[in-house]
Amino acid sequence: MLVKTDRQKQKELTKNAILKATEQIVLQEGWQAVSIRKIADAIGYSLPVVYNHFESKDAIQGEFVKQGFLMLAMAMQSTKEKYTSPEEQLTQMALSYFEFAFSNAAYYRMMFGLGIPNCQKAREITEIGNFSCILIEVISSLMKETDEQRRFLKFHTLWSILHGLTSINMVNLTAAPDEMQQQILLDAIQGFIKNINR
Amino acid sequence: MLVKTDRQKQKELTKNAILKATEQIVLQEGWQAVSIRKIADAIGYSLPVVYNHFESKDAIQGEFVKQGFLMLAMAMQSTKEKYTSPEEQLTQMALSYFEFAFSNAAYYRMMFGLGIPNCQKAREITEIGNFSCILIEVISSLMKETDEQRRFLKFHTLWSILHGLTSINMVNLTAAPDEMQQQILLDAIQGFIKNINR
DNA sequence: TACTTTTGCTAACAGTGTTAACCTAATTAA
DNA sequence: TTAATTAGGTTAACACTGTTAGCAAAAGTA
Repeated sequence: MLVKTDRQKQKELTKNAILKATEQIVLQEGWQAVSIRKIADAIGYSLPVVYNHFESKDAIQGEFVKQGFLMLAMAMQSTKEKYTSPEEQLTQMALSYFEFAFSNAAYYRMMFGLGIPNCQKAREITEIGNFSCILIEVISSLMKETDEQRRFLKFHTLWSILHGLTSINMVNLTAAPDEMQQQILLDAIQGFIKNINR
Repeated sequence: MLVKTDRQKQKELTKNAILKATEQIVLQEGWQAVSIRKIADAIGYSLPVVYNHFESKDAIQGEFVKQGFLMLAMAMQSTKEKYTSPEEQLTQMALSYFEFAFSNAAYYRMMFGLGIPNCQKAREITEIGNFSCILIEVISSLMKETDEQRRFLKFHTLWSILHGLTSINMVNLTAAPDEMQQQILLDAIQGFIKNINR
């Protein structure tokens, strides 16, 4: 049976409607504001209909994670095609990655499980400043330059490397073998140190 | 009034009891399993008592984020004191950061708002592989070496840098000025490229 | 026409964070 | 010592959440 029956068509239609309705809520209020009842309301059906198309709320989120990675991959690909030298490609793709993450913040948050709760009051936490100081101190001792801003920049870079490695391993997306992990970390740090004075 | 009255002592005691009870739940089942009712049960009081000590559930989480950063800072400091050369200090501190994050995963997750939902089924998402391929391709063209494993290592490093910069900016902990952000990104990428062949 | 399957509904279950109303026991003021 | 105030604790409820069971009507099939 290659032809889609009316039923199958209808099923796909409402499934798309669910995803579209969900997206609207996600973009406007974030994933934490999404509820099955809101989705049901938006598509004009009662609550359990949603469960005919998705096994659970997590399954819906999964669909968005998938979509998110698809969009990210597409963005990277199209950026790559605009340049020829690998250096330029890589640099532009990095910018493109950022562009994607921030102009599709809702997606990116779902992809990596970033919550919003801390964001608001995070800046007020003095302990972070404490932590920052320690790192900046070490970095400073490695730098010839004394420019405050460049030190802060390097600190930010280092922290990002550390946090990036950590969280990507934690979400366990790439499933790198355990022995490799330390090597990756050391590799990144060595690169950072080598490059600390331009 | 410098002397603490019995009432103040009692208040501090139950506040600590709340935090300790919460920690136990967090360590055993993760933050998502924490509920005010569970906490109340654990400390042997009724539900609203918790609200006499913490304004909201978020406030409790905030306390743990604070604690987490304190622990992290302490770990870094003590590692630093064990070494003399800045290179060694930095390398060891990076290892120490990792050590902290994974042996205190529950804390680290709360600090950066990493959720668990995707972790389980994330590996099955083929879109991630798709995304990975694109990056690995570019990296390969920059590398003299053809070793598969080293390419994967470099890819992992790059992704971590990107994600780290992104998520730390997203949670907006350091509040770096906007113009600086791009500079930080370019700085990190330049370092990565320079170091791609050891 | 009779039977089966699908589709959608209402209602309920077991939770969640949060708050209002109240009662009792301890502290303070008269 | 007695009266007024305040703090600590309670139960009960509100407005939600994800999820599921049971049932009625519509659609497709024989």
